[in-house]
Amino acid sequence: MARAGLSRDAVVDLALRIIDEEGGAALTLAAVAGRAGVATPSLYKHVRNLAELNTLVSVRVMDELADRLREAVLGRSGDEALRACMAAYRDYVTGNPGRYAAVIQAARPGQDDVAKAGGRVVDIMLATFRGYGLEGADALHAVRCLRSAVHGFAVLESGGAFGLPLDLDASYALLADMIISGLPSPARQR
Amino acid sequence: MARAGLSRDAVVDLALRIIDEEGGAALTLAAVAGRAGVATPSLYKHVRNLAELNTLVSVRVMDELADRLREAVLGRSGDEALRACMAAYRDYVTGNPGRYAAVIQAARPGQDDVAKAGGRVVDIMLATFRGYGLEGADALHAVRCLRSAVHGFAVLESGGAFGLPLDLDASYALLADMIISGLPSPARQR
DNA sequence: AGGCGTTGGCTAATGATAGTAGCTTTCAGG
DNA sequence: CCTGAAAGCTACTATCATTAGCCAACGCCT
Repeated sequence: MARAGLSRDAVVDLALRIIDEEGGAALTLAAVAGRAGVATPSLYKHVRNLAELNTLVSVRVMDELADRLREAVLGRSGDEALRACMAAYRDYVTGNPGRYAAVIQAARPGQDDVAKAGGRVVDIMLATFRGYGLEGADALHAVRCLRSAVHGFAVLESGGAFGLPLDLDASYALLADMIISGLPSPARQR
Repeated sequence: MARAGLSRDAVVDLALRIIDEEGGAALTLAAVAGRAGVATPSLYKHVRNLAELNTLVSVRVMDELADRLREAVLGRSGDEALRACMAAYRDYVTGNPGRYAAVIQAARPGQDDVAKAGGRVVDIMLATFRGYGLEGADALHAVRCLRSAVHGFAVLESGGAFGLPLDLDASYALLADMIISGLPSPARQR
């Protein structure tokens, strides 16, 4: 019998395809095995267990997101960079409805899953705030606020929590204004 | 054999106790049945299925949260009310680590779970913004931003995503400043 | 070419879980 | 007391994750 030629990465690819097409809830080892044309236990040759697969998927998604953010802020600075970063974040989440939701769903406290996977995202945000002259603790607080705002909006939007027929772009623009206007600007003043 | 005397509400109570003591992942019909001293299928007399139980739990939690918010803003207005509202939100989430996480985990897009359960929370926030003279679309956009910020922060904090040893209260205070400073204030200006 | 070890895949089996069907018992109200 | 609905129960099915242990394919090295 010819081998399926699976690999750790191939398994994650299949998992992502399932998430995209059927939603995060459909991500099961049986489903992955089905797509791979393989018996379920065979997957354990490539992945420790379902939890690890979830982690791998999360890391992949966060890396993808970080790439988008990096591209977005490239060559920009200040307000422009920040707005571009926020827009890219939302575009990624709404453009890949299942993927971001899967990361959230998979995030179990106690693991540093999210923390590790989100490291690059944090770095990009930090670099963006450096364009405002923010350094040290100020920058870190600002990153926390930005992440909260952007992540919260993304979660609520993709979860359908914003039910009213009111322009979402306008809401998001206001959110960006809030962050920018509330930013400490020590570099300019000192 | 004496009856256990269960009810829809009693089942939800047990579910909440499990969530508090063992985390949201431990919420299973078998676990609830065990605590109730009843066989698993008996629960179906009170609850349609696990999904419905999750919804009921979410509604209960959001109601509880709304109560806290209502108490917090009572007798306050403007910045003071807004800050109190935000503080109460975070206090609830950090004070009940499992509960809020369970709501997030249970939120499946496609259902209006979150939307319905969060209705009272939205109303309270709307009322708070009315203290700034915000009405109509402006107020609704502001509520979306507030929800995003506060929910995002809560999720990230309780998920351990803020790894650095940096004062969380200070970050949250900055978030509040951002929202307040970015608020449109038509009532004062017009 | 041939041998051999690693690796990837398989079958079989276990245990947890959600959910259904259908029977029985309790209990409250007439 | 009787009776019917509500609340339990047992038995059963189906789906998963996960483990154990077997076997075949592939690459490499002579």
